[in-house]
Amino acid sequence: MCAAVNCVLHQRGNCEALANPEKIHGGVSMSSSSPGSRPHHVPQQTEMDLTWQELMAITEEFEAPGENPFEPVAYHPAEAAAALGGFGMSQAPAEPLLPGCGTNPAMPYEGSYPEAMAACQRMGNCAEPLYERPGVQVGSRLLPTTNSIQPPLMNVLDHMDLTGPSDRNPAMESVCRAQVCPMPGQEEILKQTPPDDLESDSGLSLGSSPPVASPGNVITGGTAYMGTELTRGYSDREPMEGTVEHGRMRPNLFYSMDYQHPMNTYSYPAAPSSYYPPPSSLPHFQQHQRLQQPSSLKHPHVLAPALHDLHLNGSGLPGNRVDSFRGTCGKLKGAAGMPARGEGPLSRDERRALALKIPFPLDKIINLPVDDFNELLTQYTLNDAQLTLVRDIRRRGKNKVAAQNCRKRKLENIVNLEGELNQLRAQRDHLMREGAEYQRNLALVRHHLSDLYVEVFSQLRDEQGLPYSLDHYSLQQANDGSIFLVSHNTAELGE
DNA sequence: CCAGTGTGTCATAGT
DNA sequence: TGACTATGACACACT
Repeated sequence: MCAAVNCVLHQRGNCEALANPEKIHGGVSMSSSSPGSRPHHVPQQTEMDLTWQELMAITEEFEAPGENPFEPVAYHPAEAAAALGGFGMSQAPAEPLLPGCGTNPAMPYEGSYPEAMAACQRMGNCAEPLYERPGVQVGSRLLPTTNSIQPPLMNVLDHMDLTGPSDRNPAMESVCRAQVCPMPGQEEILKQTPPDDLESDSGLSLGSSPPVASPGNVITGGTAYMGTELTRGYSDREPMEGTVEHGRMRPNLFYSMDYQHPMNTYSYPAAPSSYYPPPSSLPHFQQHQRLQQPSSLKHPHVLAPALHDLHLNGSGLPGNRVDSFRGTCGKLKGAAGMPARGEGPLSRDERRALALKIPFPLDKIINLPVDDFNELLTQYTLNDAQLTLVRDIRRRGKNKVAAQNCRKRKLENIVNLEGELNQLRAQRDHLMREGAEYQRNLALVRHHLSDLYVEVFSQLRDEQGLPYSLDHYSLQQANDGSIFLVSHNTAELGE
């Protein structure tokens, strides 16, 4: 024995809250009757609460705990966007989640972050050229425009050392002192040091990493090791030796070679990539400079900044010269601001090249295309030791650049991933905000539905003389969209 | 003295 | 096959 009141509620069928049959069915107890059936109704006052709970369940279906897309848990961005589109709420899912941020999480980032990176590399008037120089990589590779920097990126920037080139004067002063006052026995060390320190791990200096990373870079002029009186051995294991030798050698090396190879079509840049000191910094070299027609003197506009820098710093030290010739736009080296390993004194390969009198600059050895390099080798008569050294220098130099590029890419990847993470976090926050708004709207709908249910039931009960209270019935929708009031007992009460 | 960082170098795999 | 590149690992210098 069952009773049900199936009341056609066409006039309520367009109710916004009831318009979705699936949602209504989802939480309503359907009893055993089909929409078309007319179950009989059995009065049971204890069912009132259940009925009300079922009504509440209609809306609770929207917010199943495990299905709440706004849970602050890890999610796939695309899935989150899809879930947003399925809400069916007033917030149009088609709207971009973020300004300039489509549903595809990769889109906004790919559009914005590379721009930031590009802007970074364009930043300033010398950022890009400096970028190719290892000495300035740290300073330039993390210089995106701050307008587009995410907070974590700012954190990265916080660690950047953007101090000017003159912040290493103390170190330079130490070098100066070393130059002026060589350590006791230093000369003896210089004479006794073997010419080739194979165990030395000091890197190539090469004027701070030739700009070969970019094919379009102009191959810079460099150092050649010929025509010097330096035939003694060199060891980078003796700091003072390196300093003193550095002071003695660099002017020679820097100004002695104006690469005039017949096949040479490479023009030296205005500022040689080498870090050799200007002549005024080392007076006892000026004789050599005059005799050998320093190439830099052919470019007084190049030398002027260096000299100016020297005057400003008042030391004329290698470090200052380094800053002058390596550029002054931004940080030149690592955060420590100290010369990289092998950059201060002559590097191992530089000393070897000097010792073996390699007749062309290391920059050429490293940067020339292989064909030009081989042709260059044919222009000179080199013994096996020289050939081996030249090829080793070329290999190490290229690998050095490769390592720098590799590290640069690593760093860029880290920065990019950090940017992606920020984008995802922003998307998550946006979804959370939308979810909160959705919950508010849902509460309104639920309230409205409750009121509507009471109203409909009261109307039906009054019109049809139904004997029971609201708790005895639940709403049910037929295939044609009409709404039935179904009693919890299966007795049909009528349509 | 130790940890962290930057750099050069080597070995190796891939192109 | 040689040249080149990319990258992990290591050592070293320096802070």
